[in-house]
Amino acid sequence: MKEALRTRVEDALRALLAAAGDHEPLPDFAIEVPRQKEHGDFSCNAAMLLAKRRGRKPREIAGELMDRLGDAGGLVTRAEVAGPGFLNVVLASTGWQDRIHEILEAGPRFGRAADPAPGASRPRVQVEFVSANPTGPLSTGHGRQAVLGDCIAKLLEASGWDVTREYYFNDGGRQMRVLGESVKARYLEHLGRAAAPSAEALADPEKAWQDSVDGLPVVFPKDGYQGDYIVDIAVSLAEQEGAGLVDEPGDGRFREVAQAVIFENIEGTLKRLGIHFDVYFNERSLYTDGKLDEALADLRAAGLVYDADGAVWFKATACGLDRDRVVVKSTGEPTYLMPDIAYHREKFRRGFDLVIDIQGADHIEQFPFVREAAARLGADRDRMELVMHQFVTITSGGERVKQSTRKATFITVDEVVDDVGADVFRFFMIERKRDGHLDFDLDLAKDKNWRKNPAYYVQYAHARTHGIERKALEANVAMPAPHGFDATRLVLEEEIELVKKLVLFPEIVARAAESREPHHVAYYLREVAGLWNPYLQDGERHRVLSEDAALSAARLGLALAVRHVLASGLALLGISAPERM
RNA sequence: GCCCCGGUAGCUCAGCGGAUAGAGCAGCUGCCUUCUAAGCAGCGGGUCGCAGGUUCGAUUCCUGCCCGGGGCGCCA
Repeated sequence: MKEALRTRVEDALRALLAAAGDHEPLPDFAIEVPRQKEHGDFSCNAAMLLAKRRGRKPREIAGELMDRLGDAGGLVTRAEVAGPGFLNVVLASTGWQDRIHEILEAGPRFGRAADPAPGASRPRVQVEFVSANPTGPLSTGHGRQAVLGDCIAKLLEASGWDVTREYYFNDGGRQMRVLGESVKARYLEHLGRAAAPSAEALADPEKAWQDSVDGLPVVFPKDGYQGDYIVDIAVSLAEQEGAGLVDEPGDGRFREVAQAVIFENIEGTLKRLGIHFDVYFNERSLYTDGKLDEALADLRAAGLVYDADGAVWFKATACGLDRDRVVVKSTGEPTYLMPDIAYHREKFRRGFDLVIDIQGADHIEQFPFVREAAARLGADRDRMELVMHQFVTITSGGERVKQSTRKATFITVDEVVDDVGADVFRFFMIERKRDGHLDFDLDLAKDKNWRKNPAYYVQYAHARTHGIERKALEANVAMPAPHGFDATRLVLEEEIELVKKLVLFPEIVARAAESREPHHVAYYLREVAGLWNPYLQDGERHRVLSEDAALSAARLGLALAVRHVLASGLALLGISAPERM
């Protein structure tokens, strides 16, 4: 409809310009839904863009445009020149009412891209997210990234992409060694062979560490992982194996067991959130299959690395970046950067048309180095995209909780999901735009009083469409087929408003997908629910089920359209759409 | 010092270069008690951090500054 109007406006503009002997291209004008409904259904700014070029007043041009547009082939019932030179247009109300049939016909597919033509394949995109190393349970910060990445993946799927969700992790290296040592220390403490460091020491390892307490050695590493889950793993090891592991090094069995237990925990958490990864990519495979050495050799052959201070450096300054970076330490061990470069090159070798990395704000500085190096190895710079998100700050009892992977003040996704459920968790995490800090009020989230919760508000709006259907069945009224009712019976202003809002859904989805900003969908759903719930509330004015069978059918059609949009939107956010609550 | 992200109503936040900047919550006033419920109408509340610039038009784009958060390692 918008497109049809645009075509008409373009024709009118061309005629207008031609009459003035102007054959320059048309300006890049907009046809948009005005903020205020007094300004009509659509508003066009073309006249203002042409004012200077034509040397005429914008309102004058808008007037001529209005005359030339006429009724745009029956589309327009009223038009007016307004403000500085807008052309505002009101469509025939049947233009809106008829759209309900389209929505019902598309059903759950409304708002999603059409299937590719037979024989054509979908473009392939890889979305890499979470990618937490198995050193502990997922934090709420990880949780935000998990939900964000999954929603972006769903939006891309809805936009016609073939999506691979990928999790990149490293279960080797220093982090994991420290993890093993931490578990071992707790194991020895449990067996009475070592002492735990004091709370004071744990709070400030540099200043308050003691080598022994009460005659027992403190073996807990100074930068060790302090969470209770470490103790749990150590205790269960002690229960299973007794003192048999006393001489086992920390990066032996302790590390293996800790990693297995923690990874299982992470996968369980993701599963609770409804998130499934297609590929878990282990960084170590890049070493074993030679991809890392190959990438390094190719960088060297391209003259992009050099040796200095016993280390190997990536010549990033030659790629326009501000400093060079070490890729192989003087110990001979690569930094995290080198495998990351090899990994990103592999992504393209695996045939993805687009590669998206979702990263927290603390990692964004690294991306340009990875991208430049991978690009020099044949990856396509323009098809490597970074989607950044800010942190989650947790507020509890009016105070901000400082989160640290190693400290005990750590709040996990599981804890929050235990209290609020996956649906509410996802809604809270996706509701706000990703480049701002997300202030997660734990008290509010934990509050069992669900009255004010936007997730429930939207879900309930959906459930009510089923409630009405149940009522209709009781009254032996069948739900209408997509074209099986007269939509022109929907004449009330609030009904037309609702249809107008529903019709916007495909645009919202497209915009959210393109900008990688799922929060637009969440806001939109709140708006739909914010029209639908009050509509149902006012049963005096517009009861769906009434004596007037034709009117009831039309309103049931509206209810179905609302249902499709809410269900589809909730699905894009990975939130359930219950039939009753 | 350099880089990234924010700064919009009391609070949490939306806002696609457009017109009189919005929502939810909180507050106040009146109604409603439901096709299961979170409802409706209204009121109050704003130098869109500050200053320039571009533009017919800037909360939106650009520059500088202020405030807040984060990052600047041969950690990941």
